[in-house]
Amino acid sequence: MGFNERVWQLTKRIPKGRVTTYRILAAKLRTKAYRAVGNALNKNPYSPRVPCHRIVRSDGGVGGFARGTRKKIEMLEKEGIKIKRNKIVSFEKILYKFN
DNA sequence: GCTTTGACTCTCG
DNA sequence: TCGAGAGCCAAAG
Repeated sequence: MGFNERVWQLTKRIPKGRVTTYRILAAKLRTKAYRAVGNALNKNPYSPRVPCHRIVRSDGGVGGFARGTRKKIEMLEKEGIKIKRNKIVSFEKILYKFN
């Protein structure tokens, strides 16, 4: 199993209405390649099956999205997550840390 | 096969 | 508050 697949595996575990960060994902993979995590999600081939929109920046910012940041925000809000000026509201409340 | 780029993050000033 | 620099890894050129 390659690096990318491990990223996608973890991403699939994020519950609806929650988010996690690139940093946490990388930590779970025992690596500091935060950028590589983003790179993997960017070209995620399992689009609907892997909720890549639930990954955000460590500072609570929305980050990027293959089909536009706007789209990402829409999807998140549809799950009950509120976003203000590209920032997650109550970020720490809904942050999923894989316990 | 080396260089650049990127949905990143941390530390300094 | 903000930007530059460094660190890290995978993919594309």
